[in-house]
Amino acid sequence: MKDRIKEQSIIFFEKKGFSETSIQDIVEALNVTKGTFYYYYSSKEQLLMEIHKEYIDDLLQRQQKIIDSGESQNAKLKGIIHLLISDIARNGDSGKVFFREMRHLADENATEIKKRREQFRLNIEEVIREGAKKGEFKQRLQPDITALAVLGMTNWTYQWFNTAGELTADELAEQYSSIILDGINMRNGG
Amino acid sequence: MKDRIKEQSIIFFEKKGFSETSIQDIVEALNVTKGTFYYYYSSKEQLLMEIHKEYIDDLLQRQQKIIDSGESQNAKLKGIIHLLISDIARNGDSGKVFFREMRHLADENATEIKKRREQFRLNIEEVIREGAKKGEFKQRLQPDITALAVLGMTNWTYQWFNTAGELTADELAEQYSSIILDGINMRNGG
Amino acid sequence: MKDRIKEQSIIFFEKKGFSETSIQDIVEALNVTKGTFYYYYSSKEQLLMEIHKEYIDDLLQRQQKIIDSGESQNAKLKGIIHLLISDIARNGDSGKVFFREMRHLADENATEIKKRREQFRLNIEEVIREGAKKGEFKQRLQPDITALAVLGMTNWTYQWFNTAGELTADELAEQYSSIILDGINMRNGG
Amino acid sequence: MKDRIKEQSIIFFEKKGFSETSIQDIVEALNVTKGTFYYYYSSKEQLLMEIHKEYIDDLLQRQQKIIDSGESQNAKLKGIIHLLISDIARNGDSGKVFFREMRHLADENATEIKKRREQFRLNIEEVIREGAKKGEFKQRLQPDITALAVLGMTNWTYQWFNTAGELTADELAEQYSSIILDGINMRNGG
DNA sequence: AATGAATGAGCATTCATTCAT
DNA sequence: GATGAATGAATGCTCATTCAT
Repeated sequence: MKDRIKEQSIIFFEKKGFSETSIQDIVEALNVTKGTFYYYYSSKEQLLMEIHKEYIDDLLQRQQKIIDSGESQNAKLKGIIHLLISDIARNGDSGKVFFREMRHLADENATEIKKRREQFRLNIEEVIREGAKKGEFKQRLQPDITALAVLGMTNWTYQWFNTAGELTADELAEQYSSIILDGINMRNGG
Repeated sequence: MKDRIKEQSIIFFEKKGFSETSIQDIVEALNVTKGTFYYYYSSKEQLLMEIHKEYIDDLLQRQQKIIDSGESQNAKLKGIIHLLISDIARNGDSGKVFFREMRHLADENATEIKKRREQFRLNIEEVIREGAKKGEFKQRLQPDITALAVLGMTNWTYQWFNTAGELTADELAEQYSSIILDGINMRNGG
Repeated sequence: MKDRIKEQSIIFFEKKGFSETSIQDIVEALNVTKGTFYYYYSSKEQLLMEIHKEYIDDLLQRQQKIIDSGESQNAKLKGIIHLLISDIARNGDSGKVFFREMRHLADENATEIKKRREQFRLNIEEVIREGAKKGEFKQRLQPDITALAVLGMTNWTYQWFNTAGELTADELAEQYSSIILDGINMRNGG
Repeated sequence: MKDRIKEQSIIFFEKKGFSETSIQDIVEALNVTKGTFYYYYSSKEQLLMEIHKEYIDDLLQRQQKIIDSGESQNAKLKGIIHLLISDIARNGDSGKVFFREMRHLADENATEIKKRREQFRLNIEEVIREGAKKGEFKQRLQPDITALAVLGMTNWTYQWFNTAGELTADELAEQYSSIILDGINMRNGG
């Protein structure tokens, strides 16, 4: 039941937004009563928090695997881009809730989630920094800025990407990696 | 007074979110009464709509100037990236409201704003398409995907960029343009 | 202008009801502003009062003519029935407002109007009483009850009578007079 | 509680009118909170609708019993007059609300209630029509007009009848029946 | 484990009225 | 005669949360 509530909530939060979704909406869709909700979650915010934690923890864990893989920094970066895009594609609703509704976490919770999001970002930064040191990436670009560029490009896909279209997540990840790594200029290898 | 209300609203919408900002919040900050608000705006949503229209119309107009400039497609793309970033930097709050709160527009209004946002995107796509045709950009990349990559990277800055930091909007635009155009790979001109 | 406001108000009051009609509705329909309304009327209630006074005074005056006519009580009663029905038919909206919205007059005003409505009723009662004394009407019936029966029957027409139908006000008054005077029983002259 | 709310509402609606009665008024009188009201009724209008339905359904049901009684049409008509008047006398407030506030039902609800009121009227019409056919009533009078005369006369009593006076509902019904059946003219049996 | 009744604070919106110009 | 800006109080309604059962 706890999971059913979470799943139903994610659907509503994605469709209508956190503030616009009432507990009533959620429990009605599950044919239970408000009391049931509060038996499993102490507040609406706690539910949101669990959704966030689940999402970011899963992401961090899979990112770590890539980082520990021992591949080239090029390959690692491609891997992370693929991870993010395929995740948005797969868990569409969770992802949208994750990117849109963090504002509704109370201070303490927000801080906790922010720390992990930060960690995810710093991990990307580290891959880039390492790549620059090893001569794979340009040394002229700032690693923090570059990491934010990668994150922006990929995270933004939650705004428009939908699995029903012709483009697969793999193809999109491929093109995005190409853009990030080699740019769009003709002179860089056509 | 109408403008004062709009300005104050933008500040609140950015800080607390549209749904979380009450008319009471707005009018209290201006030391007027709710009646005054409704004298100038027929609803909370109409106010949001005006904020959106103002923002996107201004952006579209300045984008058009760049497109009509007769420069190379490379330069045009750089110009648009610079436009977006400097705008977010300058009108920070408006931008955040614009990117976050469109969901709260009612159907008809949402459609109108979406059309103009779409137009902005299609204009970028056209610059890229033209660049590919003229041999400036790679022909292998899909213009629509590439346009979305550019938009994602730049729009995402509203999430983190703040003018108080060391980095100027110009520098950021410069680095982002470099990434988009030449990538981060060492082999593309270091 | 004062009269235009009154006319327009009557239309709205009839259509939407007094409480549901805002000053805004009225002045908008006349393309003037609220200030104008308050230049001519000191309050919404005062306007309602004027409508009521005009209606009942006109009715009382015409009733008096019938009473002073020197005809038989039979003829007088028929005349009053005809007066009421033809008036509702002619001034439809005013009549409906008169019958429905008296409740919205403040105490003092309500008392004044009630007194005149009472007068109208007592005048009918007097015609009936006189008719009974002169042997025209049955002495067994209470004049006050009978007067209320006449008033009920006729006033109720404001609920359903409309001039667009086939029935004319004259025909209706004729049938109602017949019912009141001779009843519907076959044995009373078929 | 649901019934307590309804009862209290009827009292207020009668005294102040539907529009002039606020939910606040009702719940304050019951020493509960607004939330409680909305726990039992989804809107103010729904409450009004329930009051209307209860009233007309009860009336229709009792009317049907009279119609099915197998008595003379004369007796049936007298029965219906008695039914209406005694009902207004007994459920005074409900009746007043029923006659005054139908306007505040939304379209769909209004239509439903109108249909039932219409049915009540048509049933009276049918009694009269049948009476005319059987030679009890005059054939010269239109049954629909006559039915409206009966309804007007009786319904109007909600405007003035009060149980505290000397006149009982039975006596009033008796006199009204006499007027309708035999008229007030001396020549019809004094 | 779940329900159902109740709360209380808050919200968008409406509206009659005032008043300086 | 008429306007336009502003008020302030009220209104219907929503909703997260509590709690006895």
